Amino acid sequence: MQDPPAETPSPASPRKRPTIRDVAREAGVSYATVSRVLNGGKFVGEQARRAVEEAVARTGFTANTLARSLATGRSGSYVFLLTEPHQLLFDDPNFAVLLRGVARALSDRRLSLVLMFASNDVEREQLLQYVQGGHVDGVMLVSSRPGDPLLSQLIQTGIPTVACGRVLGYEGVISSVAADDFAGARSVVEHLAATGRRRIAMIAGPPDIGGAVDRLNGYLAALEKHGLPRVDSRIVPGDWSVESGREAMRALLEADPDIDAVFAASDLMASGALTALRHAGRDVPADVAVAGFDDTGLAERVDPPLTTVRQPFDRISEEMVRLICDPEVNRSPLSITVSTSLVVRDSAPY
Amino acid sequence: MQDPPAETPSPASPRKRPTIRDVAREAGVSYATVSRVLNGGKFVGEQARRAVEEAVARTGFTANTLARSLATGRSGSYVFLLTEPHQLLFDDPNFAVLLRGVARALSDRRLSLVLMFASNDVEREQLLQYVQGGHVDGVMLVSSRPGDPLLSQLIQTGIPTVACGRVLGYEGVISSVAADDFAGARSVVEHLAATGRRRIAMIAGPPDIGGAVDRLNGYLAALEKHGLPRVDSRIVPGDWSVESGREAMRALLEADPDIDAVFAASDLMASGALTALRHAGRDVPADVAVAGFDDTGLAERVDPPLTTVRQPFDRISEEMVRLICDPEVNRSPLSITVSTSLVVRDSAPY
DNA sequence: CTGAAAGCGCTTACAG
DNA sequence: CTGAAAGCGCTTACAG
Repeated sequence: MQDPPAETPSPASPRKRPTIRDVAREAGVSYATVSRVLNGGKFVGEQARRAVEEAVARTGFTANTLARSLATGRSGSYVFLLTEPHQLLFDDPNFAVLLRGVARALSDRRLSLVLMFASNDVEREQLLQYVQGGHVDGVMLVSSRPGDPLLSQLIQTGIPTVACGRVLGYEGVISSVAADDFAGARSVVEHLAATGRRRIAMIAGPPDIGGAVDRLNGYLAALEKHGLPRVDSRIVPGDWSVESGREAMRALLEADPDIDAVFAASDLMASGALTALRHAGRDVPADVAVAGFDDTGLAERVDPPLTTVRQPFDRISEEMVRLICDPEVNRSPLSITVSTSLVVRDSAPY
Repeated sequence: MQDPPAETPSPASPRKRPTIRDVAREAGVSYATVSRVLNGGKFVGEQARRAVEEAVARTGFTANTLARSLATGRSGSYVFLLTEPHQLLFDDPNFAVLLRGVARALSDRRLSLVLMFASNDVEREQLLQYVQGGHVDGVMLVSSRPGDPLLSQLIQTGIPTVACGRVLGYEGVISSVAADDFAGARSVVEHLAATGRRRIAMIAGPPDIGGAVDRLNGYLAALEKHGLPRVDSRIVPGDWSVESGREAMRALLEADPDIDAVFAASDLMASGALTALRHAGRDVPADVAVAGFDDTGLAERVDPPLTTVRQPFDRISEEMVRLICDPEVNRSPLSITVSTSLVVRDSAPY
């Protein structure tokens, strides 16, 4: 318990906010001039500019963004669209990290973020209406699957769109930014091989997600490079979740008790694998080395901490925002790949 | 890899979207009439209504929300404001669950959610500008602390505001909705006492958060009711995080190795406590029973699953939205408390 | 029930 | 450099 703050402010009386005309009157200029200084002050005399600036300060004027949007035709808002089942938002830190990064990148540009979910028909319809309503200037797609009907509908509206992660089958249609999944996966699997592991299994991601496919290919490339055989029973898909990682690990151990390493396509699945290994009485990393992908914070908190591939989420967010704000985007889709880095921890040490 | 979808739609030509005037022309009525049917169709003849509806369908018209907002003075957007350090958003599932609930409740009303962070001065200033810019109709505060300067600035703008959780010292000033923290905490601690635990410790939340204070008081009330002494060394505060729970548990065991139960004010802290207990070689629940608070999903996934107090996040979100949309809110702040329920699992069984 | 008109608060050619 | 005016796409009294 504690005392109330010294002076709890009371709500301001709902008196009308000053408009551009009030400022103009104060400054003794036309409101067109006020608008000009508001928009960069080009073509405005020094005196007038100063007068307006003072008037703005005096009146406490701040522009009504709605009116500005209507006049300019751009809203300054972008939607961050989640299409995964909600469950995942709560469990997968990647989304939160990405969301935070995008919010910051947008905010730096004085743009705003509208959060929307589209996991059923009603929500999809609402999103479309919203987009058509001219409320936003673009949409950022997170983990979309090629089968999603929303994708083509969105494209048809003509709204600028950028996806996080390559969308299979839409490579030339939707701009995207992604980590270098292939190279990242390859490097961590090479690390496993280089530290003496010979029977390296993989817990893959969903096969219809571009990033998952790339990580799988990176794994295969590393095996090949080190002359290790590809054994199909050592590859089991998961759905990114902890639970699926645990299940997959169980299946893996059953199919081939001799595996000495496992690469999971996400830290979440890797942490599930850790649990399964513990329950099976295998020591990590002595018996089985474990590596993940993402490095969002979870990786260093599990026991033992995970060797993993760090996705540069800051860069990814920044690039997504840069792309979506770029008028060119809608004319010719662009794909940006940012590089990852290997982070070695106890689950698969040197 | 898979084949591209049959017909990848190409972006629509950026031809101008139809306006209300286009529809009017199509329907052979004035655009005022179109507006009327758009807004409920009251005071409109049957024929005219039908003609407009057909014209709308034919032209594919969808109202420009910006223009509507400018005319009506309401934007239909609400900000969901996160003021906690970012770290927490990523780790604490409560935020994600709440965010999802609020997004849904807003979407049901065809309202939209703008996500903003305010953890430093720049972001705070931007938020204020945004609010002043008339861009939103209200703000929902999540886990605000009374010391936050933003609070009074926000109130001064006169914007409707509702907090999730009582804000200490602002009870009569900011509307809020919260779980019944006191009763929830009391019930779970009574459960511990009823199952024979006598030396019950508590890992409390931050003392400047209303909910944390209430949970502490609930704990104390339960002790008193069961004739158990209050022992100050058995109460250690955390900051909601897993890490703080682990630390607190360690400190608790050191101060009093005999404790046979611990109630943590959040599941996150309870899970940290679980780890500390395991490392200390204590069996849960045989040696020490553990209970948490929240029940967002984490609780049933840790080992052993946590006995906890379930917060009805759906109801909380729904009520927050209901409040924020209610024009009365700004006139007379309202506090809503929703009841919790006890969920018994293995960490503190019957 | 319906139309003509004013207005929401800005921006931006268009003339000076 | 600056003002008067038209326009962004709606809503909503105000007359009929």
